[in-house]
Amino acid sequence: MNSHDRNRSRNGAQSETDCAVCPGTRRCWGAEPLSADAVHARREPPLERGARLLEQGGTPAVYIVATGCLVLRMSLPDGSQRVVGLRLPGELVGLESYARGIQPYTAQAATASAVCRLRMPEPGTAAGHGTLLERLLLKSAAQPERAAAPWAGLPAIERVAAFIENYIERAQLTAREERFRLPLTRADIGSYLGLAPETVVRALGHLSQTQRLAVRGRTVSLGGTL
Amino acid sequence: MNSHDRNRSRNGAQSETDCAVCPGTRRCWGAEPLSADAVHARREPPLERGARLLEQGGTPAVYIVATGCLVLRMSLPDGSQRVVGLRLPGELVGLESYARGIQPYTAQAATASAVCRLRMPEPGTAAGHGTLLERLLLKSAAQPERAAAPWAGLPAIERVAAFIENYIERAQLTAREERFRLPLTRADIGSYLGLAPETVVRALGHLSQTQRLAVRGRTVSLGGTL
DNA sequence: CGGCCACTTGAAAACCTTCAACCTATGTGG
DNA sequence: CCACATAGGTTGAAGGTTTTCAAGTGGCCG
Repeated sequence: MNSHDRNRSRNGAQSETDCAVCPGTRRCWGAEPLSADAVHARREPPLERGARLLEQGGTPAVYIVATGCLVLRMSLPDGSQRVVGLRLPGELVGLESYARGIQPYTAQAATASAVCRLRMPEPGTAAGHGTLLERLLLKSAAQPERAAAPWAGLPAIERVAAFIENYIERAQLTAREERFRLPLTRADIGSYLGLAPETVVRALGHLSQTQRLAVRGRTVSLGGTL
Repeated sequence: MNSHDRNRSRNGAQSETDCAVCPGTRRCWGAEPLSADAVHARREPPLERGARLLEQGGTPAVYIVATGCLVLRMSLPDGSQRVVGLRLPGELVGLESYARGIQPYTAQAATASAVCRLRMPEPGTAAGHGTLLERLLLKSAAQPERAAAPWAGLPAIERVAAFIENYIERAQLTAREERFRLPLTRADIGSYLGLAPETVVRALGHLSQTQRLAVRGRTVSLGGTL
């Protein structure tokens, strides 16, 4: 059970590493220290902006975001395409494929990003993987969008405000800043919220004027300051 | 490892039982047989229509629905209340509380229902609970509403159609029928979808006229027949 | 410079909500 | 048994929000 010689981590990008000894372990797994050998992951080559990590319909694979931001897009049966989620550092991508055997959405880097691929147990061979599964379950259950979008039906201004505020809140879990640069276009935000891009523009204008948010271009912060 | 004398299941409602020996194990855990001692649960006293199982803000507890249907409601910070989900047999209720330490929503029986309370490991003591955690993770990841509401922004008719079709699909996983009685009022459906109750009425009328669904009162089925 | 893309703004049209009235089924008390 | 009350459901018309369409701006890159 010596975890030392399992980690060939010095050459970095290609080998599988014990998350417990990764310098960024707190960002991914939180303050509660991870026991040795509980979770193994492999750092993938960095993703440039626009690079695709997952294709809808592709084979199962689960990643955790290390840096950057991924957009999740889904093609609906009627042919239209919608943004269905955003993943920030410490969040999981592709977990659904573990249950369904297929990727339900496409994941694309919204900004330059880095991810680690998790070594998942074959379904049915869970013994000995309790810690990994518990961590994943906790992350998964903590996601706010678990019980349907509570903002559906709210006025556009409230939806946009909730989206931006939630983005800032999540971003602040791994970054100490006040201002953030939105990785999405107004059209993408609209696609996610079910609004026309023009409506997003007008809502942001309104929120900015009423000092609820500070918005200039893609830079946003809470309150009126910026 | 004899699971026999752990099950005092003949007196039914009060004792903890190994899910592997429960007559309804397939309904809850699917066709893949559950190994002995992997998941334990306790059948709770039956819930009458309207009875509350969980209160928003309450202490953590995770249940699986055996029969009936639960509605999940959430009070938003602005004081309004919204329906945020529906749970049918085999689905989990309250899993979010395991991660957050608090119940984010109220769960109320929409029809007479029965649930089993799952024995959850204390967070951090995952060793030996791999199978339970894996099963929960799979269920949790399989939920369709995981990546935000794909119907937001669609016309009202499409939202209502998607809701009814999804309800029928889920209900057919544990019931062999064609027609189902909706456990929700039009106002509740509207609350879930972010629509006014009148709009739900008109959408259902339209779907019925165009033969996409058959609707009479609360009884619904796919196609034009009923 | 020209082209492209994201963003912005204005006006008309479409859609949904709101409000009000009415209907139907169910249950209760006289 | 009926009168009545209640809750859910349905319908019509007015009003408000959002979408759509159209045009124009500004930054970035070949």
